[in-house]
Amino acid sequence: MAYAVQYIDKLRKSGLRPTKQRIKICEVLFDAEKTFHFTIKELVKIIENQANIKVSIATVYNTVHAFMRKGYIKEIPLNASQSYYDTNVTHHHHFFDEEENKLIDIHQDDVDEVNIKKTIPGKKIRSVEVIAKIVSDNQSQK
Amino acid sequence: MAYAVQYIDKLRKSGLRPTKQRIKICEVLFDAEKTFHFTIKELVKIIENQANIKVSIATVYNTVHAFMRKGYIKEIPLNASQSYYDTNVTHHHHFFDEEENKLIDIHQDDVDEVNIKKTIPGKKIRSVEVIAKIVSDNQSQK
DNA sequence: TCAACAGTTTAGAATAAATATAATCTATTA
DNA sequence: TAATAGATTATATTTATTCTAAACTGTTGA
Repeated sequence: MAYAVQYIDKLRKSGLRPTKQRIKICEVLFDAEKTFHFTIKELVKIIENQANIKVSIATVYNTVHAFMRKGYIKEIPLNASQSYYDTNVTHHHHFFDEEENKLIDIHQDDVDEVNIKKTIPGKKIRSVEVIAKIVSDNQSQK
Repeated sequence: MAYAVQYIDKLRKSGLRPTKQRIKICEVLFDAEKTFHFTIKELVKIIENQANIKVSIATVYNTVHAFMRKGYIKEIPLNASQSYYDTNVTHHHHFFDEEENKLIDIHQDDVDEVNIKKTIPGKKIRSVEVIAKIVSDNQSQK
């Protein structure tokens, strides 16, 4: 319960009133010891398992999108059937295992800073993401 | 018509029989002076406008996916409602203008080589993509 | 050349993520 | 605490993508 004030703050800053449902969503997203990746469906399932309150999919979508706009979570660029989100908003990148449909963090120290020399007039860069797709290495047969 | 033999070759290598519809798809994808970005919907529309033959969406999906598997085109990682594809399979990256929903190429010379130090046992990297999201720069008001 | 068949095309149905709707409920504040 | 602006929810809608099955066609071998 000690964290509730932080959640209320995050919600208010996102332009949302603190409600039971939204605070529950915060508990799952921001109270974990570790950051994590999730889809909306997975998030709904986690809440269902943990909570004694019901949260509709619409509310989860709305809340996640508000946090996205505010930068509290970010979307991972992937052409998957569902959108993947990340509670780790620090600068880092991802492997995507295409065979297991699994995301793996790449710490920023493991990638040289991506420095883009090209600029677009009137535009600024809001985010830079590296996504490296990996597959089984069958070279090892040699 | 001089290019038809190339298209037949590409189709055969992709495990597809050369048919009227598929050759038309090749003409649009591979005969342009420039490479380009497209969605399935856009590709269907281009074919409709240019061709005297009808191609169903299902055929376009199947053919595009076969070319993808073969590496003749690639998918651009974006969390958009539709998938974006690129006929430029050389090493390069993208800006995505979130306000105009538009993709802009970044030549590889404009980005330092992305060197990932982390490795996953038994896996190899199949592709590395950089996607930089851009928005209007309102700093200029200062 | 042509019959036979494996592969192809297509319209339409099915699926599923994401968004919209509108009735009911709740946090806020005066 | 009453009024109301905003929130929640079940449900409907939208839309990209995939599936299906019937009709069609390129290929092969005789």
